[in-house]
Amino acid sequence: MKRNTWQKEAVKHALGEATGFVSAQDLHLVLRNHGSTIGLATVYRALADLAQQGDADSLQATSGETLFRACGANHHHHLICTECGVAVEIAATEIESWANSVANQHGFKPANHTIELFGICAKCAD
Amino acid sequence: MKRNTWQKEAVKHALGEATGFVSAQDLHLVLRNHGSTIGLATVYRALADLAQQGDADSLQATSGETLFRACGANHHHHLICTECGVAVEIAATEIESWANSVANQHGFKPANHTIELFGICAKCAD
DNA sequence: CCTGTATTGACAATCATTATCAATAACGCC
DNA sequence: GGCGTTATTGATAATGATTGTCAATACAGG
Repeated sequence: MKRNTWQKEAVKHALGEATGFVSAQDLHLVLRNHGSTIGLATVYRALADLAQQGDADSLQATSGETLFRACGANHHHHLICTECGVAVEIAATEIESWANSVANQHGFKPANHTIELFGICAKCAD
Repeated sequence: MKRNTWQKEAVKHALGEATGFVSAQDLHLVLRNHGSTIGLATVYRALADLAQQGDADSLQATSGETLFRACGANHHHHLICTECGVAVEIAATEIESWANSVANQHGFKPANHTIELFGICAKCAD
C-alpha cells in the first residue's frame, strides 16, 4: 500500500518552487534551511518516486549528479540556461518522428532518446 | 610539453577496438587482461585527454558512469543499442539547425546540446 | 648519455547515491 | 477514537565511480 507523508509533499512542493533543474542534495539543503527535518535519503526516495510517476524529469549533469525538475506528464524535452538553470519545456513532435525514422534507417527498433538543449537565456545574456 | 607514452597509445587503441561505448573501468580491465600494467588513474587521464582533443566522445550512462567511444572530429550524435552497446554515428545537420532555431525562438543564445538515441539493433532484436 | 620535467601508478580522498535497520507514523478496520 | 500492521523514515554505513596526492619513472631535447 502507498502512504502519503508530509515528507513526500514537501519534496514535491520544493521541486515545484525551483525555477529550473535542481539536484537532490540542493533540495535537501533548501528544505533543511526552511526548518524541515527531512532526511537526505528520503529526498532521494521521493524524487525517484516522482520521476517514476512522471511528475518529474531527470537528467544527468556533466558533473555526474542527477538533476530533477517538476514537469507535465506528456513526453517532452528541455531548453536549459547554463547560467541560471531556467528550463523551458519543448514539445518536439518533429523530433520524435525524426528520431524514429533515423533508428529505422539503421535497422534499429527505436526505444528511447535523450535530447537536451543548452544555451544562455535572454536575461543572462545581458 | 606533451609527451607520447605507450600508455596513451594503449588506451587509444583499446578504445578503437571496442565496438561501442565503454566505461573507463571496463577499458582498464581489458587492458589488464591483455597483460598491460597500466593504472586506472592513467586510463581516466588518457580518456579525458582524448575527449578534449575530439578523438573520443563521452556520454553519461543512466547508471552514472561516463562512457567513451572513439570518433571522428566532426560534430555528430549517436544511435546506441541498449543490448550490445554498438553505436552508429549520426550526422544530423537538420537537427543542429532545429536546435538552434528552437533556442532562438525562446530568446536563448544557443550553446550546446546532447542528443542520444537508444534502441535495439537488428542483431539483438532477433 | 644526461638532465629537467611531464607522466605514471598505487593509494587515499571525495562525492553522489544506495543499502541497512531500528524507530516511527499512516491507513484501514473495529 | 483506539489498534495493529507495515510502509516509510532518517542516521549512518557502504558502495562505486572518479579525482587528488606524491614519490618514482621514463620521455625528449640537447
